[in-house]
Amino acid sequence: MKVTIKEVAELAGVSFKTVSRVVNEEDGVKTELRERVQQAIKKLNYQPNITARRLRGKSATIGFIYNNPNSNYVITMLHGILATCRENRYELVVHPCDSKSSADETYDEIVALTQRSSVAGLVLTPPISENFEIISKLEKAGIKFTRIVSSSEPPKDVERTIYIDDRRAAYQITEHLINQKHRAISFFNGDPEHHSSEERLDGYKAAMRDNNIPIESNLIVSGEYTFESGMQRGKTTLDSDSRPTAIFACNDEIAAGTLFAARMLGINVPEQLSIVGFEDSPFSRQSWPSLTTAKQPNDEIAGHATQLLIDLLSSSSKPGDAEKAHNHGYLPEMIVRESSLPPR
Amino acid sequence: MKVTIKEVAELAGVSFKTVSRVVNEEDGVKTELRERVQQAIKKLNYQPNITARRLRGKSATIGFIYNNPNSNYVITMLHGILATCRENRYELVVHPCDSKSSADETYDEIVALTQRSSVAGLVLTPPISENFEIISKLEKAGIKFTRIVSSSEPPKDVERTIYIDDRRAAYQITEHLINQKHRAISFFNGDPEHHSSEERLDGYKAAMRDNNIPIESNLIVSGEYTFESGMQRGKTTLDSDSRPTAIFACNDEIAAGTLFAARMLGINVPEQLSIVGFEDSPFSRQSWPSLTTAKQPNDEIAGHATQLLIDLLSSSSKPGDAEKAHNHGYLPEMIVRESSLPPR
DNA sequence: CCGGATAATGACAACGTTGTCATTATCCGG
DNA sequence: CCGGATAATGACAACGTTGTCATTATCCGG
Repeated sequence: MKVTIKEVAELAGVSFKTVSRVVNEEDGVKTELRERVQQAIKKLNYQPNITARRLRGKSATIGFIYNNPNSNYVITMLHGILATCRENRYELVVHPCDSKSSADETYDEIVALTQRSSVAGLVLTPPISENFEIISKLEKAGIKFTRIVSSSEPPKDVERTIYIDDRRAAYQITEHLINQKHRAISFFNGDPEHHSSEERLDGYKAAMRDNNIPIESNLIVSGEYTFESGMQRGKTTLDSDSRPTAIFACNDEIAAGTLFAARMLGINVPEQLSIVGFEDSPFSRQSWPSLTTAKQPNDEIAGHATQLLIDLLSSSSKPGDAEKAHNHGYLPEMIVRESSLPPR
Repeated sequence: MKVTIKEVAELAGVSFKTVSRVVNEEDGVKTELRERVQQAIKKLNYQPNITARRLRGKSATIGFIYNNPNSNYVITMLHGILATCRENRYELVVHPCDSKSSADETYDEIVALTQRSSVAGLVLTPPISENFEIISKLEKAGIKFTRIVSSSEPPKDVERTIYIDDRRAAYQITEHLINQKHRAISFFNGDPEHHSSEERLDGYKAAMRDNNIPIESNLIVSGEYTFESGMQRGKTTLDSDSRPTAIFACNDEIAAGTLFAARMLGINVPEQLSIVGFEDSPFSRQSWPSLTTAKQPNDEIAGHATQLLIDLLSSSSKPGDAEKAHNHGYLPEMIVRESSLPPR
């Protein structure tokens, strides 16, 4: 049923160790034998058994831990990770954590996973990746990981961190609204435990400041990264004579909720109100009007984080090969669509 | 670092085989020894090594194969599967296939995966689960699986199949439109390789027939399960004096595209046109107007399919324990929202 | 063409577990 | 109390691979 290295060896007329050498691309195998083995591999459709390798200590399994309820975000990340795993012949174990869990609980869950499944390393995404308590405990426990975070500058552990410059992208989006002559621009924030909330808010503030626009305290409205939270804030913020002319929603979900609220109140978007989001989710493309937003290449970012982890894992066996970390920063790209227009 | 069975054996003063017996709850171990071993296990915090077990053929790993680009669908399924895996202490390997691949290519990929990762069984979702060629080849190859399909009645292999009665749900949705006095109801179909397309179409046709409404041939428009396909069909279908008063979109993505097209043409939904979808995706709740649709409890369905697989895998070792298969059918539930109103 | 060096190949143990069979301990009837 | 039956325990092989070391083939300088 299952083709093993020994059957390949027999067909090729060599010892199974030689087959192992060919499979692992070790050198010191004569061209003739190598070719014979490769043919046998092809003919029998041989696939190395990952389990046996794992038992020998060659764990090629990484874990993807997340506690983010945004399914579009997660699946895009997942696909980027899986693609890189496949290229490198790594296996992936997926583990969603409850977003309501405490840092301690989440940490324990992660440790249990790594032990049970002999996971060699982890890819961490926000907000877990930005939780200092969890990160430092993992570090102390000697668990390898790379992480994706929101940061406008390289973090201290940049060699294992991909950082996304939400701040600058948010600055650009805010400036786009300001250039359209908006002045009363409200900011609907995301979950406080996501670093991106703070970064995007900072970008918004900086753009307002640089353009000498005072920020009334009631313009900044805190909440969560959800449709419901956007809708609620939209209802209260927009149901007022002194309502803003534009709303910068911290992500597309919030923007969707805000848009919904505007419609409930009979406010036309974008004629009477501009709304911008962040994420380039499918909704932002499919809604009416389509949303001005910032595009994060999440699959690419996740793939990069995965590759980084794999490099890190293999360089720990043969050191000196560590990555330069020059290019771990990403800048989300503003995409102007139909939901933002100059105020009338 | 990692505690093995031998260390437990040494501490307990028994052979490692006895520890194995205790761990696996085999009988024929004296109470006294058993207790000593259990104490040693506790003291050392011993965890059986999944990899070694897997190598011995005790695979507790199942595979989730899909080639469906709908991320909301996939992640909901994934969560249902993962939850059941965790309850049963199974591991999950996730494998997305290219939706453009041929049946042969997909089959080869699946076989490669099962060999590489020593997967004990698979959970298959549409359209792979409905591809007769793939299914029968897997069967022939002795690969265990359960599948989720669209079918209005129990399929032949019901003992390993969860079936969703899309037909009946589509009948109900169509009837809802008919009860609202719609007569010119157009049907925007999904991908032909998804059985659900045909089933939902059949439900639509049956409802029309039972209400003595003739189906003009141009009312049924084929296409794909995508936003773009919905938008294109919307543009051509709606840009006509004799346009329908309602459109039954085969899923929410198509409905979203159709809604977009209607807006481009200045047609008000639901006042001038009713649009209904299928799936209860987040979009259907968040769009304006929100979409009348049919809710499929995909996480529950996926969890059920997973449990079924696990039962199947364990009953194959001790037979006679097979499941009765009485309750493998699901009926999507119609949810009436704002996008459907009687025509003016 | 010989012999030492090096390159190529192979034999075997090991990873941590479970299955098979052998060995030892215990039981029980006469 | 003996001996055969059965229960309890253990020794060892095996899963499919990689690492270590030994063996064999090839090369190359004199």
